[in-house]
Amino acid sequence: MEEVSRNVKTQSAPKTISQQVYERLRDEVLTGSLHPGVWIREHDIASAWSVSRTPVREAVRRLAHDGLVESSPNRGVRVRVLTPQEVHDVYELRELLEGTAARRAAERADTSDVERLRAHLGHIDALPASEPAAHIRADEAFHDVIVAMAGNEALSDLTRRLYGRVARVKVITRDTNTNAQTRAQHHAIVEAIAAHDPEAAERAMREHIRTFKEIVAERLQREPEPQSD
Amino acid sequence: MEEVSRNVKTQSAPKTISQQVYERLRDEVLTGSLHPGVWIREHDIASAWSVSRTPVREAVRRLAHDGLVESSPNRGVRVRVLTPQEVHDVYELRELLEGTAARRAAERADTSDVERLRAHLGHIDALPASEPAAHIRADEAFHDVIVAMAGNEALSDLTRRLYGRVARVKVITRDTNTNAQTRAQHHAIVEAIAAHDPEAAERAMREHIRTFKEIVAERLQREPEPQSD
DNA sequence: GTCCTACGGATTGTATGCATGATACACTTT
DNA sequence: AAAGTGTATCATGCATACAATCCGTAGGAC
Repeated sequence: MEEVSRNVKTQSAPKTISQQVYERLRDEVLTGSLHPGVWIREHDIASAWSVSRTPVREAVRRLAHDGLVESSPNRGVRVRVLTPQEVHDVYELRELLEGTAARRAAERADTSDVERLRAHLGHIDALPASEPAAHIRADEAFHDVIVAMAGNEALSDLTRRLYGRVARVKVITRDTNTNAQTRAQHHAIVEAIAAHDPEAAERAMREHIRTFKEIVAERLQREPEPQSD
Repeated sequence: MEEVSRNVKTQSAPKTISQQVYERLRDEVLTGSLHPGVWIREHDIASAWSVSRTPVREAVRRLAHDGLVESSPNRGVRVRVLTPQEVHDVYELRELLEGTAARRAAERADTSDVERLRAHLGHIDALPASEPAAHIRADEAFHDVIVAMAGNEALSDLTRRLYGRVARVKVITRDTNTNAQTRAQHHAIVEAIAAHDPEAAERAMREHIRTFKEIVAERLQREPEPQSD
C-alpha cells in the first residue's frame, strides 16, 4: 500500500498529514472501497499508510462528525449503513433547503450570475455519459452555485454537509444524470432563475430533487448497499 | 483552577476526559467567559485543568467543527467573532427548518409526545432567571424535542448544529428568555401542536424565532460583542 | 531610513509508550 | 448441556517527547 506524502512542499493544498488521511479515507468510503459495516481500526490504517495513529485518529473523528462512520465508545468506528429511511430524510431536507435557495436565487440573480449558471449547465451537457464521476462532481457544483446565489453562507454550509452525507448513494443514479428528463429539469431551473420567477424556480428545483429521491428510493429497495459483517 | 474529574465512576454521563473538556470549553465560550478573538492555546488549557494536550486538542477540534472557534493553520484557534450578517442568516434558516418541523410535529404528535413537551415547558418556566446557562440549555432541549417530533433524524442533526453556531449570542437575550412574550410564544407553539394544527404550529414557531432574530439583531447593532485582541 | 535576511521563541503537528476498558472464549460449576 | 465466571487479548483513551512550522524581531546591507 502506498504511503501518504509527507513533506512535499510542491502540493500545498492538503498540508497536514491528518488532512490527507481524512480526504483519502473519505474518498474510500464514498466510492465504496470501504463497505458499510467494516470496522476501521486506527492502527491498521496507520501502519498501512506509514503514519502514526494520531493523525488517523483525528481524521476518523472528523468522519464521525460528518456522519460517514459511527463510533462505539472504546470499541472503534465502523462505516455507517445508509438506511432507505435516512436517504429519504436527507432528500426531503434538500427539497426544502434547495427549493428555498432557488427561490432566493431567482429574486437576487444578476446577469453575471445567470451567465455563470448557464456556463455550468453547458459544461454538464457537454460531459460524455461515460464519465459518471465527473458528472457527479459537475452536478454538485451546479447545485452549489445556485445555493450560493441565495446569499446565505450558513445555507451553503448546511447543504454541502447534506450532500456529503448521501454522496455515497449518488453512484446508483449515475446513468440518470444524462437522460432527457434530467436535462430538461436543469434547464427549467436555470430559465426560471434567469426570468426572475421565484415561484417557478422553487417548483422546478423541488420537482428535480423529488425525481431523484424517488429513483434512489426505488433502486435502494431493489438492491440494498453491499455490507460486510 | 479546579481539575477535571478523572476516574469518578459515580458520574457516568461524561465518561471520557475529552468529552468533559469539550463540554466545559463549550460552556465557557457560550457564557462569555472566553471572549471572541481570544486565542485558545492547547497547552494553557491542559495545564490549567491538569490533563494532557491530547484530549484538549480533540475538544478544540470539535469546537472548530461546530463553528464556535476558527483555526489558523499552525497558529492556533481563537473564539469566533459573530457578524450580524451571519447571525441573521442562521436565524433565517432556523425559521425555515424549525417552522417546518413544528408543522410536521403537529401532524404526527401523539399524547406522550405532547406530555413530554409540556414537561419541558414546565421545566423552563420553573428555572430561575439567575442561571442563564441553564436557561440556554433548557431552551435548546425544548426546541430539540419539537424538531425530534418531526421524525427526521437529519433535520434534528442540522438544527442542532445551527443552534450551536449562534448559541453564544443567546447570552445577550438572557433576560428575554424569562419575559412574558417568550413564555406566551412557547405556550402558543405547544398548544398548536397539541391541537394538531399544522398551520398554527408553523406560524407560531416562525413568529417566535423571528422575534428573537430581531432582538438579537438590534442588540448586536447597539453594542457589538466584546472582543479581545 | 528602509528593506531583506537570519535567528529565536512559541505553538501546533506527529510519534510512541503506557493505562484503561471492553469483548470473546474457554473453563468451571450445576 | 447450559449458564455463569474469570482471564486473555486487543483496540481505544491518555500522556509525553520530539519535530516542523510560523511569527516577530534584531541585525546588517544598500
